[in-house]
This record gives sequence, C-alpha cells and structure tokens, in this order.
Amino acid sequence: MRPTKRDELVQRALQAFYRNGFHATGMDKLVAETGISKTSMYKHFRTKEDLILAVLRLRDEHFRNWLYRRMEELADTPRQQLIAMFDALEEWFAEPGYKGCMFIKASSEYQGASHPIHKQCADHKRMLERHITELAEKSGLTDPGAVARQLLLLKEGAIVTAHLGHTDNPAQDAKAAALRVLSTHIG
Amino acid sequence: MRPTKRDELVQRALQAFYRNGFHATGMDKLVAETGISKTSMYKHFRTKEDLILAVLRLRDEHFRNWLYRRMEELADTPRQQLIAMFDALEEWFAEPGYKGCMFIKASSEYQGASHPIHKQCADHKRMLERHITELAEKSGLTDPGAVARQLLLLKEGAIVTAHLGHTDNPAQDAKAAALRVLSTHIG
DNA sequence: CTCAAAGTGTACCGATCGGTACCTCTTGAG
DNA sequence: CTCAAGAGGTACCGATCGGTACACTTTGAG
Repeated sequence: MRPTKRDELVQRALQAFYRNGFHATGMDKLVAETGISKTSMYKHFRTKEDLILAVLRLRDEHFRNWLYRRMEELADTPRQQLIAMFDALEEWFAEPGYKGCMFIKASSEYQGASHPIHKQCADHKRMLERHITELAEKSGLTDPGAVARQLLLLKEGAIVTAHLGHTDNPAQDAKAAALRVLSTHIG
Repeated sequence: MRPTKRDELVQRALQAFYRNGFHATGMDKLVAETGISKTSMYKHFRTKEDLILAVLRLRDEHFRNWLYRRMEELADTPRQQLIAMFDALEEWFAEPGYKGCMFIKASSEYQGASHPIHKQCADHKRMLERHITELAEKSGLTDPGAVARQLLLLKEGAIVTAHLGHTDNPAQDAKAAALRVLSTHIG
C-alpha cells in the first residue's frame, strides 16, 4: 500500500476547493495550487466530479474522526460528550482558515437531490446523525432520535452562522440551547 | 415610479440563480431564461456582481416580508409568533422548488468576509436577528438576545437540513427544540 | 410629428472552462 | 541493462465565461 501522489492530490484539492469553492476552482487552478500535472489528475480521476467525490470522502473521514475524538477527549460520559460537541465546534470556528461546512457548500453548488455529490453530502450527515443518536441512547435520554436531530440542527445552525460571521459566538449559543434541550429529555 | 424591465430582470434572475447557483448561471443562460437581452442587462448593471447584489436585495425584502407576515397570521401573541416561525418554515420547505437559503448559498460561493455579497448576506441575517430579538423582548423573556440567537440557530439548521433532505421534518424538530428553549426562559 | 430614451440583435473580445493527444522523463523490478 | 508503468510538459480542443461594440427598433413625452 503506497500512500502517494493520488492521496496527495486529493489532500491538496480538498484545501483548494474548501478555500475557493467548487465551481470557482478550475482544473488549471488546481494544477497551479497542487503542483500536480493535469495529465496525472486525469489518470486517477475520469472527471472533475469524480475528484470532488474523492475529496468529499476524505473530508468525511477526517471530519468525523476529528469530531468524535475531540468529543471523547473533552468529556467522559456520553451525555457530557453530547454537550462537548459544541466546545469542539467552537475550536473549529476559531481556526484561521475556517470557511464553513464543506458538505453544506458542496450540496448547495450541486443542488439536484439525485446528484451524486448531493447524495454523498446527505450520507455524511446521516452518519453523523447515527453516531449522535447512539450517544443519546447511551445517555438514557427519552427519545434519543429526536434529541440527536435537535442537537444536530443546532450544530448546522452554528456552522453557517459562524461562517456568516454576524454573531459573536454561535457555538456557545448552541451549547446553551443544547443544555436546555437535554435537560427536558432526562429519562 | 415605473415597475418595469429592470425589476422584471431582477425578478427572473433571482429564480435562475436560486435554481442553479451563482457561478453556475452564466450571463448567456440568463439571457435565455429571462428573455432579456444582454445589452439591456449591462445598461442596468455594470457587472454580474452588481446584478447579484440587486437580486439579494429583492430576496431580502421578499423573504422578510413573507416570514414576518406569516408569523403574524399564524399566531397572536409575540411568544406564539416566535414558535410559529417554525410552522412558516415548514410551509416553505414543502414548496416544490425549495432549494435552501439564498443567502447561505451566496455567502458560501463568495466566501471572503470582506466581499460585498458576503457582507450583504450577513446584513440580512442581522436584520432577522433584530426582529426576532424585538419579539423576544415583547414576550417578556429573560435575555431576549440569547433567545433570539438560539431560535435563529435552529432556523438556519432546519433550512440546511431540509435542503440536504436526509431528515423527515426538520421544521418540527426545530419547533420542538424551540419550545424547550422558550420554556426555560420565562421571565 | 420629433426626438431622445430604452430596449434588441448580433457579432465579437480575450480568458477560462473541463478534458485530451502526444511525447518525454524518471524509476524500480526483472 | 531493459522495459513497462507512472508522472510530467505542452499544446491543443470546442464550449462557455463575463463583458463590449455597434447598428437597429420601439415608445412615450413635448
């Protein structure tokens, strides 16, 4: 198993797409920013769309790993981990290059519900929902599914609000709301 | 005051941009979909960006008018109107052509915080926040600002979740969470 | 009727779009 | 050393991008 050029391409393409958007990042710009020749790119991926799908796959893996790990580092019990999600988000929002959620942006540039990119974004959100639901179950909350969906609404809201930048600390606002949601769902 | 061609152009450009995205909608496509000649467009707007700004101005006016009016139609007291926001959102999500929030999409295609389009999107969200804050004040809630921000996080979350389409009824999930938020903020 | 304002049609500009053809250079296993 | 596989370089394809030039038609107020 070699960890080479192809992965490097996907990695750097991720950064370029995240910074500048999908339609706004042409293949020529990708050549300039990654230092990888266009010929090589099209050896690995048949189309730009295929490359984007690979980029989203990588992003999904990185983001979920990061979030789950950070939630576990920040709190011990499942219930506290649910709350800690918003502290993790606050850290993310504070990063210099923060530009919102890659999946929200991808799904809004490729809007068709049947478009492969759109579907892959929905899959990402579904996997998040499953994990949060499991945590809610372990917390012994009444109606874990509903709690998970409500917490994730707060998460998505905080992500886009942090990107718009019209509010000071959306992560802590979301955390406050999450606490109220959880407190009314004690089993 | 004439209500003519220029407004018609902005109106139809709005629909085209909303359906297909900003970068993905070229000026030639706009000519095809609006039936208005490119020459005329560039008589009214110096650049595509200027046209987009006008489109967003119209969208802001339409959306806020619609939401505020619908909230008042659906409920009598300020407090009930805050909750009714989520019923109004549910109606919006159910519309055939629903494709998410135009401002979230615009700000994620024009990401620079100093970009005029991005700033105008932030302004829209600020105006919403002010109105919701006023309603929270009239409701006699403790810390109306915090309540407003939390409700709006739920609103944004519901909007993107409805667009992703991986969850059945995000508006009602948001409403449930909103009820819990409000119930803990009784003055 | 006159005449300027407003709108149209068409052809075009250089730049960039996603994607391909073709040839060279490197590299590592046999 | 040999030679196929992988990567790079360059030039190019037709289409589309945002934007302009210019000549024409419509229209409404004086």
